[in-house]
Amino acid sequence: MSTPKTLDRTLLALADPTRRAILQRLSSGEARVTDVAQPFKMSLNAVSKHILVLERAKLVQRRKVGRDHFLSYRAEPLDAAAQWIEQTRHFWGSRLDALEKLLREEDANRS
Amino acid sequence: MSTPKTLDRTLLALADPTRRAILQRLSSGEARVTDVAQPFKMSLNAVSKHILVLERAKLVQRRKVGRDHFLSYRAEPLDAAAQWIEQTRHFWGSRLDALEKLLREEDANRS
DNA sequence: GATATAATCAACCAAAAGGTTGAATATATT
DNA sequence: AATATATTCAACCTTTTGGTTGATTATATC
Repeated sequence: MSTPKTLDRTLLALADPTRRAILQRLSSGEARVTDVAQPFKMSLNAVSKHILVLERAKLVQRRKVGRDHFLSYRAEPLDAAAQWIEQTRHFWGSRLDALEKLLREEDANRS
Repeated sequence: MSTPKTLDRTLLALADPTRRAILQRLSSGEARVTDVAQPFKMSLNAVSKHILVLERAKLVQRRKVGRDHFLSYRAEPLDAAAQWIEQTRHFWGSRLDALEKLLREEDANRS
């Protein structure tokens, strides 16, 4: 499971196309900060900040080798987020069929 | 599927405990703005803003009846987000086993 | 018609997000 | 030792976020 704050960090980190692209890049293996930044139009510093956000969310891990920082993708937070979403979908979506839900709403409106 | 911007809005909307609590409340049926706001310590206006964020993400739908605005939970964006995450997990996580991934990384480091 | 209720709008504020540039730090290379 | 490279740190800027309070709009109720 994931605490609310952890979930916040994970979802927030994923709610940005640049950061998702970075993760995608890392999903096929380790890369240095400069390499990760290369495809983007923004500055290296901007990418460095995005990486920090991903690190805070534990979606990215850093391994320093000399002046190079090797970044790698960690799947656990995504797993946790998926678990939360699936669980949520189950409880909010499928548990009630359409009729049941309708009845509940009518009941609520009556009060 | 969901466009990047749609996904951004969905994930951003979900990345806040207040908004998740609002959705949870609505998952058991329609409710008016005031009713939704009641359990929170913050002002009605603050909650109203959160609802707007959820509406922009299409996670909440509004039905006006007189002066009352009835809010309801819509599952589609969550479904789309879940789909994205599952697909992503599949391609980034499980496709390669540990050995394959290691080999790829060694190859990358060699360059 | 007067008043109460449901909700937004508007202005403001502080903090965070996302970007910039320039300086600093640490490590390699010559 | 001098220089180049990899990266962060620091300061700054603009926009967004998350909250406030006070006014406004629309609808019910007495």
